[in-house]
Amino acid sequence: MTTQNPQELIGIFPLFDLPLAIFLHEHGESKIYEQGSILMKPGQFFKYAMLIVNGRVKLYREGEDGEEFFMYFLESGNACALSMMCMARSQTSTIMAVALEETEVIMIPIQYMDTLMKNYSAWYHFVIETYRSRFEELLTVVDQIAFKNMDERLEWYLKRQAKSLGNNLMLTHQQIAHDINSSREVVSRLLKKMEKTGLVSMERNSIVWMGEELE
Amino acid sequence: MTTQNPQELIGIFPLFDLPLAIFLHEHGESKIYEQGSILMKPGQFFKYAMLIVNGRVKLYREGEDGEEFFMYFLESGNACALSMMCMARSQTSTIMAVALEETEVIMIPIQYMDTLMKNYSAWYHFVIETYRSRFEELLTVVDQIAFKNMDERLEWYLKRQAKSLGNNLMLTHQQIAHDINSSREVVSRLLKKMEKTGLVSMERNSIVWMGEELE
DNA sequence: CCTTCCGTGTGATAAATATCACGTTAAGAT
DNA sequence: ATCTTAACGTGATATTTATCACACGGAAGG
Repeated sequence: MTTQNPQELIGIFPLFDLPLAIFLHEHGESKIYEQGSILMKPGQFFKYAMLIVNGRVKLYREGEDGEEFFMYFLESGNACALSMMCMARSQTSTIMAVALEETEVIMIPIQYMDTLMKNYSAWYHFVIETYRSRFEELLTVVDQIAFKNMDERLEWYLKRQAKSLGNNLMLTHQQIAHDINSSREVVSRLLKKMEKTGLVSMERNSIVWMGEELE
Repeated sequence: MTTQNPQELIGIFPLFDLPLAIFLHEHGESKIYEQGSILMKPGQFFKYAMLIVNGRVKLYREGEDGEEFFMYFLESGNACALSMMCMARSQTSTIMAVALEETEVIMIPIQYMDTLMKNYSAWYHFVIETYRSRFEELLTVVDQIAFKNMDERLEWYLKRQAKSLGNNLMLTHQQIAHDINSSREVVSRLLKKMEKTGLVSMERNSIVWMGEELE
């Protein structure tokens, strides 16, 4: 039973129709993740599809030596594509998902997957749209790291962060370096340059993005 | 109407069941792509989901300045995840797909998508498995370019090629350089090193992979 | 047989990025 | 107020990768 009623669910997930919302309201379970808690980590099995009701989740890849690499955010109205895909085979994840804020999630046990797919066309539209958007986002990530230099990648990173978190970013240079798999010094120097061209303004522990918005 | 009968389709696509195979046999269209022809290019709209019957397709990302970056192969029994996803919105692709050999493809017009999803559970299992495997493959690609140096990336590239194309690879250093977005000289030097450690042996226009298999 | 071209080998150099070392500054703790 | 610590700045240096220049040799075509 979710804390939201069917109508509220439709408000959050616009692709839902009423029958689907009623079903998910009944069979889904709401769960709150505190800020900083881990929704998913490498090697973990999936028992639920996860839909984000509110809050924000950061997904990142972990390298073998503990490196990190930011992939994307999940926000209100999104679903975790990984949780849905792996479900289909109860595969293990290779990705970390951490709640950036207190985040409310609807957990849908995998055993409902088949009936949802079969009987609720709104569900498979939702699933496919979820896959599509994540796949596309992943493609843009590949683009960046395959073709772009650090300065452009940093700019793009900040743009994406600003889009999700607002223009005032509470990030240290070190955190950014982690996310783009670079080093603090490099990030500092690049940010300095960007400050000179007016793209950002910096204070201790925060950066204000002053460039154009993403999209 | 496909050239394969339903039973043959099941042989190629093991996740199909008989009703689905019959439906696709009836409503799909077979099409042959000659070696080197383009199945899909950036900016193109999708009217069909594409299933590979036989042959081999190379998918790669194109950068803004004409760079290329190899992503993965599609082979007999695979489907093009992109064609299925974009269909859901008739989106434009951002990826190139080229037939490496003469390749036979089944084209399924997008208007059948809904009824397939609704009435053929084997179809959505197939679709989800397609997404899952491509998504995972894309994740391993991100891994490589985010965390690994050229030597490891080249090794991994050759492993993947060998897995699909056999250990005797008809590739020039220049082609490889394109695929991993590096330069010929770098590839030449790294291959030389790998030859010394017995990982590959080289001849003009071809490389024999002698390392371990992928997976 | 000779020429041309493509694939390859390799040194020298440049550019991008990472790493090291150390200094400065600001916020919070005692 | 002073101390401590985390964040940031910056030069020097190392490493990785790209680029440039050119040489060599075999294959293909005339």
